[in-house]
Amino acid sequence: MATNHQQAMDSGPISGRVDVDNPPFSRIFIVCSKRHTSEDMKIAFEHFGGIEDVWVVKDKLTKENRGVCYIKFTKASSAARACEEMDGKVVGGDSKPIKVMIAQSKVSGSKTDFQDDTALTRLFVICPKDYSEDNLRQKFQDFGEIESVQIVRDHATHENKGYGYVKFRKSSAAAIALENCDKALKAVWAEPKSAKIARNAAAAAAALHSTLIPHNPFLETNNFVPSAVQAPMNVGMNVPVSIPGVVDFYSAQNPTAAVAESITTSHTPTRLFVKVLPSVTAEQLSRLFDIIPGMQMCDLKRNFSTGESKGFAYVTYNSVGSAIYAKEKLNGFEYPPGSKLVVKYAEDPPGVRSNGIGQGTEAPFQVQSYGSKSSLTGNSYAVDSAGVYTSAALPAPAPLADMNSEVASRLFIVCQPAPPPETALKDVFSRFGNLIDVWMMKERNFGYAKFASKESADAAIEGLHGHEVLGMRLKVMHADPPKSEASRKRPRT
DNA sequence: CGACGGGACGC
DNA sequence: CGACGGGACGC
Repeated sequence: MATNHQQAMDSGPISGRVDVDNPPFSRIFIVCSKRHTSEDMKIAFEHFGGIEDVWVVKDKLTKENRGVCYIKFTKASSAARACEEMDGKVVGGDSKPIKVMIAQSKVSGSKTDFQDDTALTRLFVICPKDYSEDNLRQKFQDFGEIESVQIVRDHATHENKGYGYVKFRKSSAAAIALENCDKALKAVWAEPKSAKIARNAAAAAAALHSTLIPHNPFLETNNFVPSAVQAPMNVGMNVPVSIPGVVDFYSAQNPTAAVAESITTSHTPTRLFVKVLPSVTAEQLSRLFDIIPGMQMCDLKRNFSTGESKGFAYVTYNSVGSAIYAKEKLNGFEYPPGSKLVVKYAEDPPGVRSNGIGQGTEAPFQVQSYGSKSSLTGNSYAVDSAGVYTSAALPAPAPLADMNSEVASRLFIVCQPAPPPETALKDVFSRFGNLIDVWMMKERNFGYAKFASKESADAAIEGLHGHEVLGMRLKVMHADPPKSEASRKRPRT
């Protein structure tokens, strides 16, 4: 009965004997002499690691040796070391030194490879959001001399965006690191800094319509005016460059999700503070924030006498959910391109004793007689056992499981009519403990949650199935096993 | 200057 | 019913 995972890695090369581009940069190109044989090369290079193929190139017609050779290693680190140690050396009694370099990949005919001569020392890594540069460095320092580590951060908030770069002094060290580092960091070869804009802009443009303009929360329940869809274009945002949330794929290793943090502190969760370039007009800003359904007021502060913008505004929504969503989608959004908005929850205005449910704010679920706690701050929307945004009775915040944890149970989640923001999902699912990750499929109303404990997963089903989160009803059930394996029977009708 | 072959049937 | 994700750097 036990599980035998004995699926032979059959398939192998797509066509031909050896897949020369797998793993990337595991093949070297050698300029040698016409007298060198493949046996010479094998002897000279085999001690760098497993060799899959040695090929001395010959002229098709004359069969004459052309003085070049390819060697495919099993590992990129072997190829890297071969380059570093054999370039310029003499081999097999020939007087001319050989040249050794990483071979161009066979596909992508020309220079499409991100391999200029400087490359192959830098890795792109997924970096937990609570990591510092030093934390990241420690994950790699055993593999070789590190030249630099860079965690990419939000410019306004300085928040770790969840990924970074590690640059080694030697290519072989980078390769060794790539092959042996913590798999959760998902290291891959970094592209050179040059080629980045195209893909980025394309992805952001697509994301603008798919995520900013929601088929998502709140539009069914609020007055969503289709004309607002054009707002970004009307106000001159033709080229969105960066949309937060699109890259917000990585969860903070954080006991409480952003929703809880933001709302548990002392501010009104339906009211946002926005920092924006003074050149942006009140009307432009209003159009932008009105894309999120439920905006009630956009109050750009201006100099009383001159009318010039003071560079900040308050935006109020008619529900907590809308405000959360607006903050999630627009904080860091480049508007105008090149200048990122800063969107936070607004502090309570002085003198306003915001006690409980502000009049006019129709929170999806209201705090239930929880008042006494917040005498200090006038905290009105404690998101804990009272459950201001979900009908479920949530346990106290609990830490996430380590992302390397083995998956003990996977849940299938359906949200109707649409998924709540990811932050909210993370919060509610994490409350049951041992949550590894939860995500929704892009553009869809279903998703999955992975737990490191079966008990926690079962508790999440028990606690969340049939409940609402920010107005969205959840179905939470055990997921079928991932579809990848065990479906290769006979394809009969 | 110095860049892309060979071999192949198994449910 | 609804079934399998996610990644790029301030010139």
